[in-house]
Amino acid sequence: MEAKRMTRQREAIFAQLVSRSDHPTAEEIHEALKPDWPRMSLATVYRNLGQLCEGGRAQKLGRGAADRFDGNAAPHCHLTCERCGGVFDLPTPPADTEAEPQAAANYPGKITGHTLCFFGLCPNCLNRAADDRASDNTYL
Amino acid sequence: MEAKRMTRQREAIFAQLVSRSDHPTAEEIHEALKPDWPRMSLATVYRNLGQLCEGGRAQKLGRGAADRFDGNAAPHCHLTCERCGGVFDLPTPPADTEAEPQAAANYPGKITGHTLCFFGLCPNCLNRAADDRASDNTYL
DNA sequence: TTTCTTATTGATAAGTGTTATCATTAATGA
DNA sequence: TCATTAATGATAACACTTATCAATAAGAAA
Repeated sequence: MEAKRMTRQREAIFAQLVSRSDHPTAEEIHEALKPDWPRMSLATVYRNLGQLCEGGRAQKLGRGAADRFDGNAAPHCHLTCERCGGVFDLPTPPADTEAEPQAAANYPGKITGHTLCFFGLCPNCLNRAADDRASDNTYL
Repeated sequence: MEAKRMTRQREAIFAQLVSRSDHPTAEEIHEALKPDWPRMSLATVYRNLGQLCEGGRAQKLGRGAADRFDGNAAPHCHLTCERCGGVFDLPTPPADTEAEPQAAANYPGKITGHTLCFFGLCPNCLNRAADDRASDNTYL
């Protein structure tokens, strides 16, 4: 790929995404653009959304692939490893009692709870990363 | 459905889920049980995981359905509405500077960031809920 | 224990969301 | 204007999850 090209479709998709505040799905954007773009493919919407996220002009909300399950039903914090994609328990940090009241302060909806979602490297991947650096011969 | 029945499969699935701390996917559990349960269907795993979550003996981690996108790439907080499933912006509460250090304290991995995920009712659904109560004739 | 009822299973089709393929189109630079 | 090739539209392929259905087996009753 040589250089990005600004296409009318890309503009339309980005404009649509920025113009609304409901964090639409690809399907919803595709549907919204149908009147003006009856021939736009859903694949084009996915492609451009992905590219906008890559370029830092948008962000994707939500998980990666398959659902994961936890035999411990009590609420506790998890770390999602950015390298292996695994999900791991974290020693629960003290409940942040200020987050909810602060978030609810000027919000006309109702907030019933929140979760802290951490991301980083799990112990295994952290060690592997160290190993990789140790055996890195790029500069030899 | 009259009453829950305790099947060997259900026991095995729950035991497997509790015995491990890597928050496996349905597929991973299915695979792990294959030696002892070569004929167990993947559908049975999904069914029982769902039932365990319903019964409060397990929890599902991750999103609901389709990916959602945000035209604002800056990190900010979101509320997921438990009624309509929509995702909405929240006025960003002050960064919780203690959460990460505290979580990282005794964790042998590396924590690079975290997100606050709120859930509750969006303004629309909150109003609808009030309307529903107003027109509730269950006790008339 | 045996019988009966029906929740649950295994097998698989169907459904949903996303990505890959590929011939055609059109955005950029020469 | 022309040549190059990124991007498109159409659709197949894919991954994950749920629904369908005949066969099985758990639990209650006889």
